[in-house]
Amino acid sequence: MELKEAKEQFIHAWGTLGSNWGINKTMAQVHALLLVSPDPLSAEEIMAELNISRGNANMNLRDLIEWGIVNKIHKSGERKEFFSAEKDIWEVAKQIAKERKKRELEPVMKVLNQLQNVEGDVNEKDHKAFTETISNIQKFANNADSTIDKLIKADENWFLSSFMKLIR
Amino acid sequence: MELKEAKEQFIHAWGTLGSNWGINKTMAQVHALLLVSPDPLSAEEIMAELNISRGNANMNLRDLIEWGIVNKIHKSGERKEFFSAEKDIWEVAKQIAKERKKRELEPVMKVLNQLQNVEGDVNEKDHKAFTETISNIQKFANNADSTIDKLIKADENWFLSSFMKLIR
DNA sequence: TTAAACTTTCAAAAAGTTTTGAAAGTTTAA
DNA sequence: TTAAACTTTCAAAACTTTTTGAAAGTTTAA
Repeated sequence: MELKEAKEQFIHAWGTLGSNWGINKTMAQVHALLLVSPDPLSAEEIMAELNISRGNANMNLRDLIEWGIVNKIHKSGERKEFFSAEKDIWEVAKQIAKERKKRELEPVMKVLNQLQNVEGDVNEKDHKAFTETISNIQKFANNADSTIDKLIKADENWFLSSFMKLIR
Repeated sequence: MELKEAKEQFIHAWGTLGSNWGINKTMAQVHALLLVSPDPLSAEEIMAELNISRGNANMNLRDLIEWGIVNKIHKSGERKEFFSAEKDIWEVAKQIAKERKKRELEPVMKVLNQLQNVEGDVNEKDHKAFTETISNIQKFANNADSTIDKLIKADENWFLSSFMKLIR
């Protein structure tokens, strides 16, 4: 397979994966393109490579920067801005876990906490089912929360070797 | 807070969480409704409770069953079919992990494998960046894959207690 | 058989999301 | 200053996904 074709296939696969996870396909594709580019790319180059408009490129680059997995690079002697992606995929995963925890898990945990004080007869079937489901989910959410905290602090080596042995 | 309002808030929060993870909001809401219902519900009841059409209810129930987290129940003496959700959230999480692995991780791993044999000069900058990124992602994917396999086989107790101590 | 009770399907409509590109805004060099 | 080079914004258009509801299909009881 040609390098060009391989890059295209990778960009396509990464876009599909992103889509499935509620991430704009183009955002995932811009990320993929930067992942396989040895040097930072300009907006122009990204637009040309992926056949997208200036606005689209700009918006998705902004979002990727907000997620903390793409950086603006200023090359000396160049007026243009360039963009590069964090290449260590373990760092990328940690960053995404951190952001999703903040944006999604934490708000849900807040709601779950409020739902604990529901009025009514504790012996009623409906009431019981509700409070039991909520407290079950709360326990799970607390565990997920502290597991993610530990992942964020853990280093790659921990994930790649010791973790796999410990849980064998 | 009234039980009715609490249920509504939970259904709303679960729907939002689902949306963020690429799951149809209505599907997540049907799931939430079944999670807080002590007894199985009929399609009619679900339609009424969530204000959705018959087709919509039917389609999302079918998908939830396909995901393995909702079951059809036949009540004796009743012509109608009823639906109930798996209430143990750890079982739900394992089932979803299993399905997403099959539907998303495995296809990506297949593509990554094919991208290993790319032609060209191994010393070229572009070529090097590409193969390094791909093999980095491959290692990560292999780890994720075998971690999910272990999670699927692990029991709840393992997640709730021993895991947290081990990785301290 | 028949028909009532129920479930599934699917084309069209509605809703939601993404993309475009031109205009407005900003920065820099001269 | 000015104007060229570049970035950002945003309303409208294109596209995608979800939802509807009526029709078709299926099952059951009599």
